[in-house]
Amino acid sequence: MARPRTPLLSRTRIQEAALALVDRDGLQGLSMRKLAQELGVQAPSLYSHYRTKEELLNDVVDRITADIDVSGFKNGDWRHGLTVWARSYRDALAAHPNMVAFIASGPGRREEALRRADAIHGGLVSAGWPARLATMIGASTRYLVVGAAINSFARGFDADARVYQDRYPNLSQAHRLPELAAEIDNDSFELALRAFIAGLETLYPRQATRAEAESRHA
Amino acid sequence: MARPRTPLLSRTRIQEAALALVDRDGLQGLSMRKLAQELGVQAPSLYSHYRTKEELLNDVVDRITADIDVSGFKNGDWRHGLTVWARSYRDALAAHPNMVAFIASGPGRREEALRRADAIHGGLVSAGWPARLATMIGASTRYLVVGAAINSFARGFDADARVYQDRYPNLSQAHRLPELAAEIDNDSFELALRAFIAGLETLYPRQATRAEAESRHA
DNA sequence: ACCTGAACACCGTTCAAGT
DNA sequence: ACCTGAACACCGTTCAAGT
Repeated sequence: MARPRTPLLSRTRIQEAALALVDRDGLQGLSMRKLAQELGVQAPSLYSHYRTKEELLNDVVDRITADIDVSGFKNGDWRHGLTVWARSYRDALAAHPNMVAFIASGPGRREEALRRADAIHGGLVSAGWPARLATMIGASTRYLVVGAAINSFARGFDADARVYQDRYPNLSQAHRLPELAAEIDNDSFELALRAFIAGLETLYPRQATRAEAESRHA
Repeated sequence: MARPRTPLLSRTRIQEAALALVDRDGLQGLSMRKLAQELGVQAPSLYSHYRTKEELLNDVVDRITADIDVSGFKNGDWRHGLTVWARSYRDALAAHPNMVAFIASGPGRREEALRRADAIHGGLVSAGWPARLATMIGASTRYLVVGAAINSFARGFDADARVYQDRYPNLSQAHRLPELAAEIDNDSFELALRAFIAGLETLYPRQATRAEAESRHA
C-alpha cells in the first residue's frame, strides 16, 4: 500500500492542488491535511516533496508570477515598459486574490523575482535613467501594484459598500457595488500609474526626454 | 481564585499586551495562550473581553492608526494635506512592521478608517477636486502607502541584500545593508509621492490650479 | 460579571516502519 | 524513494463550574 510503482505525488501536482485550494477556500483554508486529502494521500506524504508548507507556498507564488510581462522595455520606451509591467503584475495578483497577502508579506523567492527585478532595472537604465533613480522607480511602481492589489481584492466588497454609497448616493442597486468597486479600483490604479509617469517627466525632464530620444533611435 | 474584586483584564490592557507581543515575536508569535500568560491569566479569560482573536486584532489596528494626521487639508492646500497624510500613515505602519500584513489584508474596522477616508475625501473636494477624482486620488495614495509599507518592512532585509549589492557593487560592509535599504525605501516612497502629485498637476491642470487658487483665499 | 479547568476540533511537522 | 500511522507540541474556541 505504501510506495506505489509510479509516485502518486509530484511538486507540480501539489502546487496546482494547493493553488486551487487557496483560490477556493482562502489562504486560511489551506492546510497540509486538507491538501493531502484533496490529493488522495496522507498529510506526511507531502513532506517527501516539500520540507515545509512555506516552501510549497513560495513555489505557488513563483507559478503565479511567472507570466508577468517584462518585455515592454525592449525598444527602449520606458513608459511603455513600466506600464506593461505594472499592468501584467497587477493582473497576475488579481487572478489569485487570496494569495496576495502572502505574496506581499514574505521575502519571496529569489529565483524568479530577482531575474524580473534585474530586467526592470536594466530596461530603465538602458532607456536613459541613472542607476539609483531606476531602482527607485522600480520600487515605486512595485508599491503601487502591490498596494492596489491588496486594497482591491483582499478587502471584502461589503466592507467598502458604505464608502461607495456615500460617494454615489443615487446608486440604488446594492448588488452592483462589487462591479462599481472594481471599476473604481481599476480607474484609481490607472490614474496612479499615469500620474506617476507624468510626474517623472516633470521632475526629471532631461532623463525622461533622453530616454525618449533613445527610444526613437532604436 | 476566580473573579477577583477588581477585574484583572481590560480591553486596553489586552490590546497593549497583544501589540507588544506582535512587535516582539511577529504576528505568527501571537497566540491567545501566550497572550494570556503574558497577562498572568488563562487563555479562556480573554474571551470575556473579546469574542474572537480577530476582533482583538482589529482594535489593535485602530490603536495603531489612531494617530494618522488628516489635518493637513485645513487651509485647502491639497498637496500639503495629501503629503502629510501619506507620510504619517506610512510612519504609523512603520512603527509596527509585524502588523502591516494584517492591516493590509483585512477589511479593517470601520469606526476609525471610515472617518479618516471621509476626511481625506472632504479635504480634496473642498480643495477643488471633483468627487470621483477625489475618490481615485485617495485610493491611489493609499496604494502607495500600503505598498511601500509592505515592501519596506514586512520583507526581510537579508532577502534584499543581494539586490542592493548588485546595484552598489562597491558596498563593502554588509552590515550596513539594512540602513541602505531603509534609505532607498524612504527615497522611493518620497519620489513616488512627489511624482504622483506632480503628475496630477500635469494631467488635471485646471483642478490643480483651482485648488491652489482657493487655498490662497483661505 | 469575570475567571478557571477540561475538552473539542483542529494545526505543522517528525519519525519509525513498511514496500 | 515514497507513502503510512502514530505521535508531539501546538492552535482558537466553547462550556460548565466556580465566586
